[in-house]
Amino acid sequence: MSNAPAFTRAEPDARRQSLIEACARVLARAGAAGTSVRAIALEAGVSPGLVGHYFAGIDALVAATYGQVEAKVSAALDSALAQAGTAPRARLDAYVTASFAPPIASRELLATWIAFWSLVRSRPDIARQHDEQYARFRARLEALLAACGIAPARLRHTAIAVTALVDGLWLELSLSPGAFSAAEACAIARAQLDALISTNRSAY
Amino acid sequence: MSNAPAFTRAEPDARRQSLIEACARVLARAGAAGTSVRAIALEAGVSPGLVGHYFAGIDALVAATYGQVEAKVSAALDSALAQAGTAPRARLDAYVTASFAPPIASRELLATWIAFWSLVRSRPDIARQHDEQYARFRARLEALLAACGIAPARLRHTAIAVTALVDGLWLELSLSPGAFSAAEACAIARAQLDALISTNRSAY
DNA sequence: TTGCTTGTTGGACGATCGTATAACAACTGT
DNA sequence: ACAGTTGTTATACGATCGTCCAACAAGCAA
Repeated sequence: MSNAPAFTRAEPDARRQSLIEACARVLARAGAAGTSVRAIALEAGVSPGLVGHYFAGIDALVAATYGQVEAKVSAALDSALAQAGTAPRARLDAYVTASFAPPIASRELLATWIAFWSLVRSRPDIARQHDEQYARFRARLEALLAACGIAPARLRHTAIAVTALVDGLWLELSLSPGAFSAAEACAIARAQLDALISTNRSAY
Repeated sequence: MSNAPAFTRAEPDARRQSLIEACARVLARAGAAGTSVRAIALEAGVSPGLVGHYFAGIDALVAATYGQVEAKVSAALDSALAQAGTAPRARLDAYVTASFAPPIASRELLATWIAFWSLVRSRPDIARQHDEQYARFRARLEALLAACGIAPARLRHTAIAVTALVDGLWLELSLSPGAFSAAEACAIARAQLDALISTNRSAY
């Protein structure tokens, strides 16, 4: 008879993490509609009941998964910025380039975003999470734009514009990859930045 | 005893239409997760089985609902353009203004878009529907931009950029209305257009 | 080794899902 | 007035959903 344990205990944080990663994989593979407690537990190699032990519900697990995706995106952007040197315009280009390259512009992330968006309307706490994450992205972009000489009075609107542009390109790129390529999205965003900077630069 | 009929027959097209409208209302009220065959039938005042009589499945009904939303958006844009006169720049402004005003920028439409987007990945026919609708929007925008003197070689990329910008602003406006106002979105898009036109105008 | 804590299991539970179908009744043509 | 067509109803069906919980066992302390 076997002496192998029927299951192994895990560090709570590690178990939470493995459930989040399993949730992300199921979302990528099966979409929002196919993401259930059972499918996630099967993917993680644990019992269905364990999900309820670590998360208040499946909504909380999806929100946690989105939070980790945002953290990875943020880390990828920071990494790209760190390698971009100090020239303000080059840093902005690096930001845009990274936005349309893996792991950010992965088509498999779309289901995670959609699942999260569908929770924003009915769940105030998740709406707040979205607002905070959006604010963080915009703040980072404002810093990059300020370094490029954008007039302070125009900073807020310019950052909103660039965020919307990148998000819109990313969304369309994910929904219909045949419409234009990632390289085109990158070129479009850079051209837009050129126009924005020359128009909104502060007097000097 | 009552002589009132237990139900009334409807013209097939009218019944289809009423089911589509009921689906739109349920999506707006309950979100994608709360949109079921039974909820739609209840909203339309018919029996659940009737949905299957007019649509191959609930996915087909959602797709039809999205198609009608797109038709209404298109009609609203055409109407705004018709009232905008002939000045190319004024027509572009009218396009943007209408994009952020009812009935297009209604927060209740978000659930319809999200429900549709979640079907794009797994259903090739729905992906094709999305591609066609996106292509139509871009084609209309290209015509407006061409009238403003955008260089032909830059037309495609500029239209993609404006579409992405408007979509990104619309999405964020719907997800977190507190981040910025519709008026701000309008102003941001117009400023962006100014920058784009002055940068991408053809030589003359 | 023994006992305790608790992470984990596996199934039960009621609700709800999408779909299929037989019976019914409203309208049309005769 | 009558029969035929078919839009419509109501229900049944199996599957799957999220949640809950008693029992089990892995690992730690003594």
